[in-house]
Amino acid sequence: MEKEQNISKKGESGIIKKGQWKPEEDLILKRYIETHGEGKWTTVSKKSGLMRGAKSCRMRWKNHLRPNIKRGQISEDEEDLIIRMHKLLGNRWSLIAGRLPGRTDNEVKNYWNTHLSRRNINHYRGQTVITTTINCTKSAGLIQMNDLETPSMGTTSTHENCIVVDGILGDHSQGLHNSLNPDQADVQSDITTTTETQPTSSEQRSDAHNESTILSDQSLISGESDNMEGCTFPDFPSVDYTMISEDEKLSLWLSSESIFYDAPLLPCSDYYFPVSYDEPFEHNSDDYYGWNKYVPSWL
DNA sequence: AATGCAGACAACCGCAAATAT
DNA sequence: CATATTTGCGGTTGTCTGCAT
Repeated sequence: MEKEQNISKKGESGIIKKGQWKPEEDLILKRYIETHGEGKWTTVSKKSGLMRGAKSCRMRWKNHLRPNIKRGQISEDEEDLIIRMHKLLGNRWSLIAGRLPGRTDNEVKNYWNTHLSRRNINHYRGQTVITTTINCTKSAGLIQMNDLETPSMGTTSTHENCIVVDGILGDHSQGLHNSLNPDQADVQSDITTTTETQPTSSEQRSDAHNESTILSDQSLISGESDNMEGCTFPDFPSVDYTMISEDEKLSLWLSSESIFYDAPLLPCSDYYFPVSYDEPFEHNSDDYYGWNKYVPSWL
């Protein structure tokens, strides 16, 4: 393979270097920023003598050179958090990275793409699925799932085959009792149901999942899904929610493993109903009628 | 030893939002 | 207020490295 490092091209202000950064370039950039401060990347590009584009300088600093960057293996705790955050937020890498001190969005994104996405896809491979965007209600307390007849908490065979892949986070006692309170309802969206055919490859399955995630985002929060706005969190008895930020609520929520760890996550309210799924589900909750009833052991 | 392949990570690019002029 | 510039994000591509053949 032909290796061509630091390919150059003509830019507006002369040659712009591309490709891998060399240690001496790192040093120049680091010293420049230590002297002049972070930001003004076009100025950095022009005045540092690096002959690198503004974006390239910014990216190099942000992802590799700035202080407190954590290098090395992603720990199990970090991986766990990435998975849970991704279920919650989707591909919002900068938001996810924001919860992992020292990790960058690029690193989280790469880790997801190389280590985690494939693993998740394998879970779904070979299953025929019907995707339902559940009827949801946004309230002061939770994003709610109102249409619990689909699937209902009943005992028919259909429900036995239900897998919640990306449902609401929270077990029955903590989340859904609250969510069923009609007083909290204010915005309601329609139910949309789509049927997926048997996926022929993991890629197709992935695409289907992405599509349904988008659908549910739209119907869920009526276009208010940016950042944490529109994402609301379960109640903790000892917390005065009027006194803390959305970010702090998220921290609290994510730290409550004992309550929520095994439950699926919001806001992707897609349900997958395998036509044939013979493995018994694990009753990993004392609350027989809770969501965990529908969570298979691998989730 | 040479080659091909796949995984992992770094870097680039296009676009949109935010900010400055 | 309109336009230009800068910044940030996420998808994609490129490069390196280790392993299998």
